[in-house]
Amino acid sequence: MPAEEAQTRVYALLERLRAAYPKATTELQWSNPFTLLVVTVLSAQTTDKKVNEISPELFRRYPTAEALAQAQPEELEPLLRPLGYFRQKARTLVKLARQLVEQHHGEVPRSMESLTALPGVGRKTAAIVLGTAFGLQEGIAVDTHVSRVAQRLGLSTHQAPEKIEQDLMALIPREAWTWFGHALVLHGRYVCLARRPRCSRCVIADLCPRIGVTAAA
DNA sequence: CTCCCGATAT
DNA sequence: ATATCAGGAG
Repeated sequence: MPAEEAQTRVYALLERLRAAYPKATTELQWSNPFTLLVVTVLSAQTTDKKVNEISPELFRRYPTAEALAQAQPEELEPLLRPLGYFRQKARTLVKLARQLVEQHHGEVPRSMESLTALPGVGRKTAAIVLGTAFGLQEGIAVDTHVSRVAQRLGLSTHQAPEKIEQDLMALIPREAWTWFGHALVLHGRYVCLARRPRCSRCVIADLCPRIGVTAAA
């Protein structure tokens, strides 16, 4: 498909998504940049719902980077167990907090470079924190949902998250990057499901190569 | 590339 | 039984 034609279809997509998910944001519970950073790190390969179930107790015990930096990883493990990867996440979280204290005065840094230099923080997590906590459009968070939906919509043919992000950034107006990421996550989570997409109640099915001119499932 | 890992939907 | 869940490090 010519780039120009793809761009025209993207504007139609954005309009539909804007109507369907006008205020799309994360479903993770957070109260400040530090808690958002932590819950986003914890959300790897688990559901937001599970993270929200344990995060209140986590932040009751460790409300700040300073408090978390003084913890031993082992004492976090029982709390993190239901999330999976719990030993790794416990170690990562304490290392992360210690670096925040030692290198950033206990504050969450506001640049992509500083954030991705932190343990447990890749571009996906950094883009969420920058966009959602600070309102900075520095990238598009490509997770499993964004990756799947973008590919099904034909917005990218790549598999590598960095490549998908580049394709999306070229197609989406910068001021919409953060919202667009959240919208695609919600669409992927509730409509464009991994195993069995619910195309019959998809607001962009007619713009999707999978359905398009064909009948909706 | 492999490893980390429990809970849930299908 | 198996795929999937807002990934990142070694």
